[in-house]
Amino acid sequence: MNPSSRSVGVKDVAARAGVSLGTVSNVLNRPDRVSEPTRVKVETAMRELGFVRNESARQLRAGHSRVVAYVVLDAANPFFTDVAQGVELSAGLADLWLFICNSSNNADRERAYLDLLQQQRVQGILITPVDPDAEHLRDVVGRGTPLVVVDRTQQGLDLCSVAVDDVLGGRLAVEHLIDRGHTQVAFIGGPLSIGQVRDRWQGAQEAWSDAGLPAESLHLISTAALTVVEGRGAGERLAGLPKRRRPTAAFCANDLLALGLLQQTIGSGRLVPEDLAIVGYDDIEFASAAAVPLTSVRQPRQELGRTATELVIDEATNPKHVHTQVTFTPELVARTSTLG
Amino acid sequence: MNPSSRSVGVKDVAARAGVSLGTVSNVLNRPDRVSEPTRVKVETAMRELGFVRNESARQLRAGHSRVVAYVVLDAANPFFTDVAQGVELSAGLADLWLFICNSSNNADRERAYLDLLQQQRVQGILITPVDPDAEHLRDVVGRGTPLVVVDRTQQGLDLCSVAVDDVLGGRLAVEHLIDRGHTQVAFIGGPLSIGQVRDRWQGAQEAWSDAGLPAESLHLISTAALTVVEGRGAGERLAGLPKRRRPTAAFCANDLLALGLLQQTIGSGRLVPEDLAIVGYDDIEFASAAAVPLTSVRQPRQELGRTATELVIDEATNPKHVHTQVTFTPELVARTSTLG
DNA sequence: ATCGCCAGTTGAAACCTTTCAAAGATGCAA
DNA sequence: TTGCATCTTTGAAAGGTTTCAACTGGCGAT
Repeated sequence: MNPSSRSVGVKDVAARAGVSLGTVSNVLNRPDRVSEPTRVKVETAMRELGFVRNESARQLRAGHSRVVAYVVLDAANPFFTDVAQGVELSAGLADLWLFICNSSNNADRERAYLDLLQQQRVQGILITPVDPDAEHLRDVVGRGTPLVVVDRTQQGLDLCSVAVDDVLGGRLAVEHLIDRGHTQVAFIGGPLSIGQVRDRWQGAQEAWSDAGLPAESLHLISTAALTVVEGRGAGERLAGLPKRRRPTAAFCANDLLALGLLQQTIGSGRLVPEDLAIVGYDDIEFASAAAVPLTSVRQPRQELGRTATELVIDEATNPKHVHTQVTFTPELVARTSTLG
Repeated sequence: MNPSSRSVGVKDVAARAGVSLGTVSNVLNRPDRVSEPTRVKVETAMRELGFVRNESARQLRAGHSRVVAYVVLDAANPFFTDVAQGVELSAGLADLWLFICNSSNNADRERAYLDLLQQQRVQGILITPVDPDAEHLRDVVGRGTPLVVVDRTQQGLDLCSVAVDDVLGGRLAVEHLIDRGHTQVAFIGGPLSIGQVRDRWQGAQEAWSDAGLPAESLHLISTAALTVVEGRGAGERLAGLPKRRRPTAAFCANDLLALGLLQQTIGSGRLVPEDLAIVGYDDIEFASAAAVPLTSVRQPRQELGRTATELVIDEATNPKHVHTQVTFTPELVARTSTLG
């Protein structure tokens, strides 16, 4: 094909095809303006030389990029990949391609990715940030790269964001448990420094006190992370409580915790939901596929991604763009783990 | 910061700092060659103007990029995100950043991403391709972008690849079941057009005939995809078999299938492993966290990513690079789902 | 004084593409 | 035959950075 030569450029293609440089560019960008025979000649030359358009040069001149990036907190969490799927979908409609970057919940990595993406002049950045109030998020927008915060509510109005009402989600979960007759409930989640956990806990408390139940019968079991392993640990702690104070139901701040709790509970010979009812959060695919299908609070994940993309595109292309905060409503999906 | 101005370049920074353009570039690329006071002046100017280096221009001139890309088959499959973690790790050591692209098992999308990445002149491409024999993979290398195939063995020697010995993996799984005394076993997986599935099935057959067992007591239950849902369906089909021909153990081509099968089996009141022993493949995190912890064939996922990255970097930087095919050895992790 | 050396600094050239005004070709009507 | 309109092609300029050979000024050695 093109074994040793350093690099094939439009110039080479033009020479080979016996046309001018501008014509090659026209074939690339406005093929309709080029006569059929010329176009064929040029395309043949490209194929023969193994020409690959240099995107850096293109972008430098044309000024705009064809990619959006989504910086996720944890690529291994199915929740984020589902959101990403929504992003891909609507990015595709606008002829944009998606790059996924993984900050691994690390502020330094997040920052480095943001720098790189700004330097690449991507069309826009979607991000689920480690800390939604961090200064550098605002800097990005200030320097001209559109940015939308995903899955975190924004305090200020100076940034676009899409999120789900986590307080309401917490409410739904606990109201459901109250409806099922539970009067001793555990909230399992943490650390509380995570915004989502805080909000879901708050919603749980609100539902509890609205029902006139005593605050001390809603137990906070705090975990170090939102993982399966931590869920199992929480199960052990629950089992260790004296019987009369032991909750008959648990609301977990996400599905990974709930799955761990479920496993520990079944594994130690107790029954779900007879001995312990469980509600998760996120409704990831593994929730319905669990040994006991999990009741969970569903977030419109794809929609989240879709909307975030639309916002970022608007910010990139619409000069009259105004920063918008969109909040979606979660929905309780009741399954065996609370219904018996 | 930098509200209306079109775009801040090195030139603006130079003017503001009262130095030449070349000095600004030196601050950016060889800070040691610049005197302390000058450096500070320039850095201050950058901050004040909100300067963001234009990566397109940088790359155009410098000729090389700072990113590698990993094109995965399915971003929602934990297996791939685990591999990606390995990639991130060793890419970081070489000062490279990772972009993850999702082909969604779609050949057209895969192609489009490959084109885009070549045009971007990324340092290298890792890919788990839809079809490892596709012509366009070789084209990429022919045109000068290093590329490594991940998790598929390569026939030809004209491409780098890292993979795990899937025939051996299939062997290990079935030998384990034979050791546990099973004489009626089902292989669940499909479609067989997927290389991995074919290899695992082959390994299973080899182990079976090596043990002198009759071919007809190793049942092939073929699925349309490697998903939880298909696993549940397979469970129903198993249950429908007449009792005397019904397998007492199942080897699933991946963990998602195994989890679905596990769920269906437990859900219909049968016991694992007493009524049905189950072996999965991949050993994703959810395998050990399942209601009945799953025996599974573990692949060195992180190592896969790590090695692939090293190969792609070698191909990018070492002029004497020779294409290498690395094969790892899988390992059986026995858990409750076969041990009781 | 002069020389040579060195650290620090300079600015033009190069990287490869796209854009656009202008030139060239073609066809048709007058 | 000329003029005009339409369609195609041309080539120079521009875009922001890095590189590199050349330059500057200061300093110690001669």
